[in-house]
Amino acid sequence: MLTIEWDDVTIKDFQTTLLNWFDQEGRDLPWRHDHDPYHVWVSEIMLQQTQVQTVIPYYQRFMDWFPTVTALANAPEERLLKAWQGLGYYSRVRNMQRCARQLLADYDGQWPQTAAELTQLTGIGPYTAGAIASIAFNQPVPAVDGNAYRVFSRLLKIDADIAKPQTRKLFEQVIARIIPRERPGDFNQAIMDLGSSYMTARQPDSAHSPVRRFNQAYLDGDELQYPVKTKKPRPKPVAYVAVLARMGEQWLMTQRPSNGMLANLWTVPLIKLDDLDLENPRDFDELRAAITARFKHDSRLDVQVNQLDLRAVTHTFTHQKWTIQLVAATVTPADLAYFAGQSVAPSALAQLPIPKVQAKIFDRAGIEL
DNA sequence: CAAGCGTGGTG
DNA sequence: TCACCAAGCTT
Repeated sequence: MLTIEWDDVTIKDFQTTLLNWFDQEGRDLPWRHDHDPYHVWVSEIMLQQTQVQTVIPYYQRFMDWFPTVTALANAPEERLLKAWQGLGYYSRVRNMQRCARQLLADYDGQWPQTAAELTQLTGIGPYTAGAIASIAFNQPVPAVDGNAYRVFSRLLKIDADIAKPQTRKLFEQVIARIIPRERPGDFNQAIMDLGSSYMTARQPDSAHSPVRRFNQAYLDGDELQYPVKTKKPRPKPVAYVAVLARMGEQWLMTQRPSNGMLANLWTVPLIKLDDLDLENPRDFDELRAAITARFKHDSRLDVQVNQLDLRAVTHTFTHQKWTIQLVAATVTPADLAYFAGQSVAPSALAQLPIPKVQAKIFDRAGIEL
């Protein structure tokens, strides 16, 4: 609607200005030391919804542990998840292994070079395909991420809602007309650097931006109105009980299901309290009564709930807010089967891939990892 | 297509 | 405590 149009002279001017700035001020990042598609790929997956300074140490260690596509394809999944622990969105690394195996099995270990082919690989969507194709293979294709949305929506005053999937096509068309045939990878990376420096979401510094004269929203004084994005609903509250059960010196641990949240990661048994409001139990007796009732659903089960910590652990995910009551329990071998659990020596706990919420539970219980 | 899927930082 | 943001993809 409000979208500004650029003529060919303006486009050329913008390209030159942006690339000159990138040559002078572009960041020296570990994955920019070469254009190896493996390096580009790993960094791009890690950077999805994740900031650069968080990714850097993970990237270094990942390359240490899995230096090649083959090493990644052959790695035990538990090792992959351990390498990813703390990054979140754990399906990313499981999809990476599927992708590595597809490359070896279906592509003879050779990366396809076009965005269209790359999109066929597991875990590589439109953005990552564009990034790999342009950076590693010099293909003049857009890589539309959050930075590109923010930068181009402001430059051109594009008011389409970026929360809607179809809006991506609009941005791809706009950027396709602006991206240079020469140095498309540098162009895409320059847009990202711009979006994380002078053109940030909340505190842009457009007055000092190398492209301020192209930034129509800034010139009009309304850059914070862009990009337009509908809000997401607040996380839904969910109540759990965490069972801290020691068998001798060992702790009872369970592996999460292979689908859904925190897939294949390890936690103590977590019992969801669908029909109970236990976020703020008045006392131990009330909580024990509720938990006992819940456990009675399986008559073989003989859990002795003998202690608890009334200070709940809370953890907020993108769409759920967990409130977790901790109980110490004595369990029998039958309970182990009920929970599909495994007894783990304290020294072995650190080898398991553990999500943040589980680290909080251990911390609250005074258990060192 | 809308919803599901983590974590850390900031105001 | 909360809302929102940060190099998205899958189903």
